[in-house]
Amino acid sequence: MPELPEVETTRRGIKPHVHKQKIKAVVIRQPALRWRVPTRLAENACGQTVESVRRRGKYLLLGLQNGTIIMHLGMSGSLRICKPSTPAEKHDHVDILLGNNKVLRLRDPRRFGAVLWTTTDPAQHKLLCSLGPEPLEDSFDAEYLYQNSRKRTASIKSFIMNSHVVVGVGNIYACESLFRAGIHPKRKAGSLSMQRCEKLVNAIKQVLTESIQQGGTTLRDFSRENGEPGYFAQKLFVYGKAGEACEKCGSTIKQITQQQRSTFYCPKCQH
DNA sequence: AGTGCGGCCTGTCCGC
DNA sequence: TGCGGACAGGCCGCAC
Repeated sequence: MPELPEVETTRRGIKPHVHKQKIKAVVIRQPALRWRVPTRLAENACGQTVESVRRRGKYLLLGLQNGTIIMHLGMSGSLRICKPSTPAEKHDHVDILLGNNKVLRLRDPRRFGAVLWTTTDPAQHKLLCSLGPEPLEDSFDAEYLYQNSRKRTASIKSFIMNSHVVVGVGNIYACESLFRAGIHPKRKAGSLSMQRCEKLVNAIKQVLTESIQQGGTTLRDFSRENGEPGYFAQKLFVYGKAGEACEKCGSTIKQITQQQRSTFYCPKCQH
């Protein structure tokens, strides 16, 4: 579910409730997430204070004095701030009880998410050490995309969804960025001109920035830390719109499958 | 080295 | 109303 805007929305939402708070307890009801939630997480985190609430790609990082909690929301994960008295529901797998008497609660029906613990620099963690640049930072520019895509035969859509190339671009925002840049999703990554790389980089930055401003995209179950939805779904041009008329040219939006994922595009605007 | 799949899970929706 | 199958916002790990 959550792509970068949804994770960033979540980070901003939980930060005021979590930052500088002491962790009183960690309750693991269901440890079988994508990777088993380590038991030592609870032992190590208890009594520690949350010194930072950061994001790297789609990973959320809670920095404690003695280590870092690494969280990923997978396809269906969400974090809520609630009270200890709020009854845990079926898919509420992990609770972090805080000194302000609030609870940071992870819900994840599909359990593709993760909660991990590291005592060393999280940037060196196996899952984070080979990630590409943040799309909203200056290091992600046309020059970078152009140079790194040379001789790459994968489609441009799977290329920009590859977290080793650039982080945070998932299925929705890949489709939307390619539409805005006028690039066909099946085009070979290596065939883009410098000019079109620039268009695509700008489109990615624009789409992600606008979505963060709208609180992310809620299609079915994404919700913010307070249970509110995000509103970027209203600004989608192609995602989920197969059979509808393109807002720019009136052609019928098409749906195809790439890498076992749905791709939506306008056959006239994108080439 | 790069590419493309299988698989991890549950919930929902659609056609029969 | 029930059932099977397709599909869903991610991404590692493995073959080739």
